[in-house]
Amino acid sequence: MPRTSYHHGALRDALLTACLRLIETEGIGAVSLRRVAREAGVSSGAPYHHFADRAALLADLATRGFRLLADRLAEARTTADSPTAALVALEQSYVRFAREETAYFRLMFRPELSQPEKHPDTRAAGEAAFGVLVEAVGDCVAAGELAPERAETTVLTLWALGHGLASLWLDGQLDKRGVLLGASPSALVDSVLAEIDGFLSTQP
Amino acid sequence: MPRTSYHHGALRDALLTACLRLIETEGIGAVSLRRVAREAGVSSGAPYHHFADRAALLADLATRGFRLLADRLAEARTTADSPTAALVALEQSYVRFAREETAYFRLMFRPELSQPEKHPDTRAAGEAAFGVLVEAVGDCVAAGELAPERAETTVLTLWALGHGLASLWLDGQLDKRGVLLGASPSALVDSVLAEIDGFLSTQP
DNA sequence: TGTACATCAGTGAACGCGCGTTCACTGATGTAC
DNA sequence: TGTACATCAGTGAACGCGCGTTCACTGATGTAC
Repeated sequence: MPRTSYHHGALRDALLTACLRLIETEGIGAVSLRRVAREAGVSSGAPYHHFADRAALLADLATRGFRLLADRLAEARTTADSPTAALVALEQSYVRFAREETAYFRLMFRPELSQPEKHPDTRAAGEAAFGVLVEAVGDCVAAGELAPERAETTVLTLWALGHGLASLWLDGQLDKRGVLLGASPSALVDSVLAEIDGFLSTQP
Repeated sequence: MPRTSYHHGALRDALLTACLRLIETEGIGAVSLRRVAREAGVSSGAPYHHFADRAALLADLATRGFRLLADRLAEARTTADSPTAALVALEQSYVRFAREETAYFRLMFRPELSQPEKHPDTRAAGEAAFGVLVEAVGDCVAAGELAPERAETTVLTLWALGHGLASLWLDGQLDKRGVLLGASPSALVDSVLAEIDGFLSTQP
């Protein structure tokens, strides 16, 4: 549907949305500023009235992605019954985010595209999301459900596990290995996350 | 050093090596066939005497990467004392591979670049590497060290954990979070992997 | 409410660039006799 | 061992393409009086 007026009115948001949709449907390799502008129905110079350059648009999107993730994680954390249950909920939430917000997730972990060193907001948003996990593990320690000396490794174990599951799934590896693994990706991931409880209660 | 003869003699290997080096130093975004040819000191048309196209070169590299990984994993597996220890060794080996063969690792998990659906060798090599993990977990079950019904989830847990650690490390996330995590990435990863034993012996 | 004018947010043409790939070519190498 | 010839593996120029970015422009909107 062509615009009726000369001015778009909400081009900034339209560009961000178009970029997300493009990543989702054709992959991150298909993203160019020109292409995004075309998808938004606007000339190739138009984005420069809203973003300094290509990287600025991507960095903005990545920031939004990290904030969205942080919100989802924070929500999962507060919903859970116990500190330990919160960790499981966080993991589920992380993987669900990757599945539901594929485009965001893909972009967020491509630092070379969003150049977080040039965009402090992106970096800060990423740290905030990570902070939710750190705090949730802290809760477990405070509640006596986790030995203090295991806090650090638990943070990293959970992050790596969630990130690994999400990455492999998004890359199609879980579907590919279906023959060997037997179950559907979704069921497999659920069973893996269900075993976290046991891992946490281990005292090596 | 300029070639002395008109014929290169080993251009195929030289191109593969140049491509790896390029990924390592400038990232996968810097890889173009022209650039690889330039790095190898050869004209931009030369690669076409050795590879059908750009994707063929990348697929060949990815295949080599998966074979190398499979070798490393198989070696780690046989070196270990017990089936359970083998799983830990496999994890260590996986992460070490990612660190030592960064270029391979990066390429192997970018299916859109190597187009494994068009290159069955790549796919097969990937499956072979994955098979080492599946077999090693099978050994644990056979030795009575792991309940049979936990085999599948254990395979995926270990793969995701190793893959997550490797990915986060390569993307610089572990270095970035150093402030919050306290220890060096290398030490952190070691502690995480050291806890695998405890996880395996859990019977939820 | 109306008018003059500044500012905003588009257009579309243009720039230089590197890309993947092709092709006619040529020098080097291998093979048959 | 020498020669004729086929084949191999390079060159370098050329193709069309899409890219990021700039710029003079113009239509739309907002503001002061």
